[in-house]
This record gives sequence, structure tokens and C-alpha cells, in this order.
Amino acid sequence: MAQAKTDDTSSKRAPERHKRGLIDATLDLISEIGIPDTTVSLIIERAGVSRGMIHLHFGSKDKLLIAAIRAFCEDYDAVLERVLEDVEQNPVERVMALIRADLGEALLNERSARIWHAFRGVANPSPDLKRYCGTRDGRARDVMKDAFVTLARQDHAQDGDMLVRDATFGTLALLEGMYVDYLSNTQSFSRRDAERIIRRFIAGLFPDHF
Amino acid sequence: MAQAKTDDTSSKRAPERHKRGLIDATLDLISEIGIPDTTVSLIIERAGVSRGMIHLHFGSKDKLLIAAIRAFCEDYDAVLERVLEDVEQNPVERVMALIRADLGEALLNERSARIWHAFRGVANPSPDLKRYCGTRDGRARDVMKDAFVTLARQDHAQDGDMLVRDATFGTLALLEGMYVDYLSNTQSFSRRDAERIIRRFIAGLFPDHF
Amino acid sequence: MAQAKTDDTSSKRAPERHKRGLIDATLDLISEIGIPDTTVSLIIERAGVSRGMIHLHFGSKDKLLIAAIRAFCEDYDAVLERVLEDVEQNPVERVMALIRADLGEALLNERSARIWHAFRGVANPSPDLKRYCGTRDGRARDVMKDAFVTLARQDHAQDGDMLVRDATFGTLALLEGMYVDYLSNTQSFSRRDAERIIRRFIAGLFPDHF
Amino acid sequence: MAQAKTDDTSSKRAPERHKRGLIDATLDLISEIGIPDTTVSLIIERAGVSRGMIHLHFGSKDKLLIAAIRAFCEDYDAVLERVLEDVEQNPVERVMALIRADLGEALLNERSARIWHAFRGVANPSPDLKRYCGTRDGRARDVMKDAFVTLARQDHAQDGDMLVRDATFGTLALLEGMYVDYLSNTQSFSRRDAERIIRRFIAGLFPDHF
DNA sequence: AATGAATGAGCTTTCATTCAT
DNA sequence: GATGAATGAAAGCTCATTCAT
Repeated sequence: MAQAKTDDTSSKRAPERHKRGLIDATLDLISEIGIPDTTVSLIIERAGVSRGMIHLHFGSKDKLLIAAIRAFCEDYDAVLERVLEDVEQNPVERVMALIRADLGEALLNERSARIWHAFRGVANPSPDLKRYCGTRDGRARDVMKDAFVTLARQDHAQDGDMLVRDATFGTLALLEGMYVDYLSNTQSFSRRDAERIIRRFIAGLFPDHF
Repeated sequence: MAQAKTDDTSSKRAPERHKRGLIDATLDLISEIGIPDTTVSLIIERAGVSRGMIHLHFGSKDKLLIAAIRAFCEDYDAVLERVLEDVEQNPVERVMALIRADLGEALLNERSARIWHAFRGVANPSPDLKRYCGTRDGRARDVMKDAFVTLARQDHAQDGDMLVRDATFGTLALLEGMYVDYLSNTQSFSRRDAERIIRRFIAGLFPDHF
Repeated sequence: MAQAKTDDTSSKRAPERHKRGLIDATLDLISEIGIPDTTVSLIIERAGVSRGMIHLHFGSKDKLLIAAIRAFCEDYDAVLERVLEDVEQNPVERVMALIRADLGEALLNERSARIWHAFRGVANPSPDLKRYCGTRDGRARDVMKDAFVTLARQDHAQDGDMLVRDATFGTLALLEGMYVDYLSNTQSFSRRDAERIIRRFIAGLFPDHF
Repeated sequence: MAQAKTDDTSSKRAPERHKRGLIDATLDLISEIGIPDTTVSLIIERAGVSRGMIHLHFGSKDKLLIAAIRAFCEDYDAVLERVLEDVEQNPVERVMALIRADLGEALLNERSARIWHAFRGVANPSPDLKRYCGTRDGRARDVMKDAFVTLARQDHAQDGDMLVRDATFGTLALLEGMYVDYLSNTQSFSRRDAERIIRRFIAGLFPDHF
């Protein structure tokens, strides 16, 4: 008699389930047909809820869009975070784990790549939206930078600051470029090739460690 | 036989002028307000032509969009071509000239970056549209590859094929990444930093030449 | 047996308090934003009750509107009644007291003037609604008529019936007109001027008494 | 072959006819079902035009409403103006002609009375709207005042200023009151009674002239 | 008696497209 | 070729009402 109470599936009173359902439907549609064609009618149809629901829970379609991208980014961050927890301290390993995660099926797939680009294509993103979609941001960048700082110190590199900045910025730019390429050439895209190229970039900057 | 040749100043016959005016207005609007908000009414207003003009000359708004992105890519290619004509044969110089051009004000500016991303955000690009917007394509890729092939041969590199492929793919990915970063951080973006990072990537693969 | 009588301070049982709260909120909103914009959401928000309350107590929003105008008219009548109780028998004094009351701050103020006009603007008032909003009705009209009958008799006026009818109808029409003017020119409206004009009208019909 | 050109009844290209058709349909509906129930769908249905027409010609439903009340007031003024042109100089006659016109079938009828009250019922009229709907304004008031000034001078009345103001204000208020009464008791309303009452009011103030 | 999440008909508005001129 | 008034499907949104709790 497990889940005795949670299971009243068809019930009213499930605001959170409805909100999540609307967000998922929105992200699915964005990945399939793009933001402009993602209409209220299609969203509610896919989520299987009534017309008024979007405005009841989010206030407007635009606010639902913001909530969707926010949820998308939070999911992305959560996956990354989980990867980082399980990884050893060795800075090279940490960076490569991050890259491998970023290029893995869980984060880089057709749905996510399309969603990224859809949001990037928004002309004048509201500050809210912009904050969530900057260069793959925050956590990943910090972890990377820390790792590169460690490497630069070990190497007694001159102008270590610039080295670290270049490594971080370059790696992130390469990852961005991979996402673009994945979207354009999904069939022929190779995760192994992508990883090797990024590794080569980093190896070029920190030759003693690769 | 009055106005036998209007060519002098206005250079084209009215129809051609109207078509180009519509395309420019469309690209301007896309860069300013995005594809979804670029309406027929705004386009004709900015181009200063009558309502029926779009359908008269392009058949539909969507076909005008295709024509606009095509024109945008052709302009991009033309600029690149001009750069390549003036450049010496030295492969390192050719590649770096290409990169410098790609990162220069003429090709990488707010308008162009926004247009690129707007078209990238289209979910299901028609094959037409897709062809024009793949990874910065065709000519640039070929020139790069040729240069890297030359370098790889000079180095007698083992597995030169993969080296060339990685160098080409990586450089293009880095350029893509730079465009994304430029869009997200227009203020703080540094063309010099971007160029140096790409040079470091290439230098890592062809250490003898940098 | 706790809270056996809640009567003490809050005076009524909860249901009655809720009904009155809803009616007051409704009248406030009508005076502030008009009937069309007075939505269920705004009413319950202002009354501080839950969504279902209106239908629970009144059956529908429209029925609440009827109840509100009814309550408004009853309050109006009650004020008038109180004035009449305190007034001497002299017919001229009675009429003038009525007029003074009607033009006084208690009955003629921005809130009440707006509410009157809002209900007047209802195109096809239900018979219910219409009954409550006719020319300032019932009691006031009767009192006035009685007074004018007395005056006409004292004057041995020929065609006294018509005189009485004209005096009554004219006085009521003037009062209506004052309400309209008050609404249009709240700032410059003068209660003294209004009273004097009505007095002049009556004085013209019953010159011996003024 | 009369009216060769004007008669292409069903033609496109008749913006003015469409605008007037929409305004008339709007006023009809307001008089029949009130402002809140006068929807775009009903207006276009009655006017026999397509959905987009309202926004094409007026910009929005609200602007159509403004245009409608404006047209209504202009029609009212035009009728009054015509009456005044044909009337002799005698001030008593001028005032009475104005009153007779105001109470006549052409200006005071069920449609117009309902429209007046519908617009009066608007809670927070835009300045535009308010200007058109003040106390029956402008022209009529001026003409009345002029006539009363003449009468007051002829009478060498003391405090002629106040007399004139009271006469003007009172007459307008009485007319307003008549409109309200007409709306409430259309069946039993008597134009003759109304006129006589107003005449009695004026006669009371200027006894030598009646 | 009281709650408030959920519903869906119907609202105003937008906009690509058509076509008589 | 060129025009722009006209169209109507479809968009986002509102809101009185319902009903399981």
C-alpha cells in the first residue's frame, strides 16, 4: 500500500504538477517548433490542461517562457553539480569531467541544443532571461577557473592570470561552438572528436599536464 | 527615350531597388527586434514601400526571410573573399587573416551577431535556410583546411588528417563561441583577446609555426 | 460552549457580515471604476473573502449587483426618513428640508453620484434594478406631493392638480439635474446655489409662501 | 445614368462609409444593450464588415467608442444649430425654441436618452470622452445665457448676474432631469408637461415676459 | 459555511495575405 | 508593376462560474 496518498493522479489540487507539466510542454514545443510557434493553445493541449491554467499559474505566456528557461537552466546546473560531486580533486580530471558531462548525451542532445539556440535567438531578452542564458555560466566557469589556476601555479607560468583567463574563456567558447555544430550537423557530430579537440586546446596551454 | 539609364545614381531599376530595400529593412528589423516581431507592416514601413510589394516580389513573407538570410550570407562571404584576395600565400598568415577578418568590426558587430543568432534560433529551418547558416561554411572552411594541410605536411605530422580536421573544426568552433560571447557580453568583449586565444589553440597544434 | 454569542462586537453572524462586506466592496468599486470593471476578483479581494463566497451567498455576480443597488437605495431612503422625522409640519419647511438633505454631503457626494450614474447607465436594467432606481422615488416624492397639495389648497389655486404635479415633477427633475452637474463639475459645484435655484423654482409656483 | 459614380454600393474603397457604418452600429448597440455588452463581434456583425475593420480604421475598440460619442454629440449640436438659425431674435422665443428642440423627438428619444446615460455611466471617462459629455454644453448654454442677459437688462433686475446664472443653470438642470425621467418612464413621459414646467421655472424668474 | 484551483466561452487584438483598382 | 483597404484565422488573455475538498 505504498504511495497511498500521493497517487490521486487525476485529482484537482496539484498546482505544482500542473506548473511542471506546463513548463515541460513548453520546453518540448520550443525544441520542436521554436519559440514563435509555441502558442498557448499548443502548450495547454500538450500539457492536457485548460486554457486558463497558464494565466492562473504564471500570469502570462511570457512569464511561463521565463519560468521554462529558468527551469531548463536549473536542470542543467543540477546535472553538472552531480557530476562535480563524484569527481576527484585532480584539476585536469575535474575539467575533463566537466567537459565530458557538457558533451554527454544527458546535456547535449537535440532537445537541449535546440532550446539553447531558441533562447539565444531572442532579440531583446528581458534581463531575467538574459541572466539565465549567458555564456554557460556561473558554476561551470568557476570550477574551470579554479582548476586552471591550480595548473598555472604548478607550472609557475609567467602571466598566469592571462593564461587562466584564456583557458577558461577558450574552453567555454569551444563548448559553445560544439553546441552550434551539434545543432547544424547532428548526424555527423562526434562527441569523441569534440572532447579531443578541447583537450588539445587545453593541452596546448598546459603542455606538462597532458 | 527619356531616363534611358537610371543606372547612374540609383544604379538599379525600381524593382531591384525595392527588393534590396525590403531585404535590408528585414535584416535591420531582425537585428533590432527579432524574427517573431518582424512583421510585414514594420518591414514595408521601414522600406518605405507599399503593402503588396512583399508578395509581389517575394511571394510571401517567409520567402522574403529566406532571401534576406541568403543576402546576409552572401555579403558575409563577399567580405571574406575580398580579404583573401589581398593576403599573401603564407598559410599561417592566411589563417590568421581569416580569423582577424571574422573577428573584425566589419563582420562581427552587434547587428550581424544578432542576425546570426536569430536565424540559428529558428527551430526547423527550411533546407534552404539551413544551407546558408551551417557552421560558418564553405569558403572559409576550405581556405582554413588548405592552410592547415600545408602546415601539417611541413611538419610531417603523423595522423595529419586528424590534425587538420581538429584544427579546422576547433578553429571554427572557437569562432562560433566568440560570436556567442560577443552577443552576451558586447561591452566587455575584446577582439584582441579572442584572436589571441584562437592563435594559442592553433599554436598548440602547430607549435613550430608560432 | 465557547463563543456562544459573537454578537457583541462584530454584531452579526459571519454570513451576514460577509454579505454586507461584499455589498460594500461592490459599491466602492462601482464608484471607483464603474460597473463593467467591477470584477469578481476585485470584489472578493477588497472584501477579503474567498472566491466562492459570492456564489454561495448571492448565487451570481449579477444578483450581487442587484443586492448592492438595493442596499444603496435602502441606505438612501433611511437617511431621508431620519431627516423627515425631525422636521416640523410646515409644508414649506418640509420640502426645503428634503431638498437640503438631498443636496447635503451625506447623500450627494462623489461616491453616491458615481453610483447613481453607473446604475443609470445600465442599458436594460432588470425590473428589479429598475424599480430601485427610478426618478428619486417613493417616499421623497410622496412627501413632496403632500406638501405641495397643502400649499395649493391654502392658495385656492385653480388647476391645483396640475400645479402640484408640475411642482413635484419639476423639483425632482431639478434635483436630478443637480446630481448630473455635481458629477460633471464636482469642484465648482455649489450646494448653496443649487438649493437657491430649486427654491426659486418653487417660489415661482407658490409665490405667496416664499 | 444618374449617380453614375457614387452608387457602386458593394464596392471596396469606401473607408468613410465603413467608418460611419461602424459608428452607427456602435451607437445602436450601446442604446440597446449598453457599453459593456457592446463587443467587437456584435459591432462588426451589425455593420456587416470584417473583424479587422475596427482596428484598421480606429486603432482599437476604445477609440471607436470615443469616435462614436464624438459623432453622437456632433449630430446633436448640428440639430441644435439648425434650430437656432431659423429662430427669431426675441430672447424668450429663442430660449423656448431651444428647449422645445431639446425635448423634441429628434433629440430626445429612446435611443439618444439611452446613449447619453450609457456614457454618463462611464466611471472614469477619458478627458476626451468627458469633454463631449459635460452638462449639455457649449453652444446651448451660451445661447441661453445671452437670452437671459437680455431679459435681465430689460427688467433692470438687481443682482442680474446671479439671476442670469440661476436661470441658465436651472434650465439646464431641468433639461437633464427631464432626460432622466424620460429614460425611467418613457411610456408616461409628456413632452408638453416637460416644456410647461421649464417655462414655469423661467417665468418665475422673469415674470414680466411670460 | 467556506475555500480557491480549475474551467472554457468569449473577449480584444494582430497580422499575413488578397485583390480591385 | 504598384497600391492599400479589406479580410478572417488565430493569437494572448479575462473572468464568471464550478466543485472537490
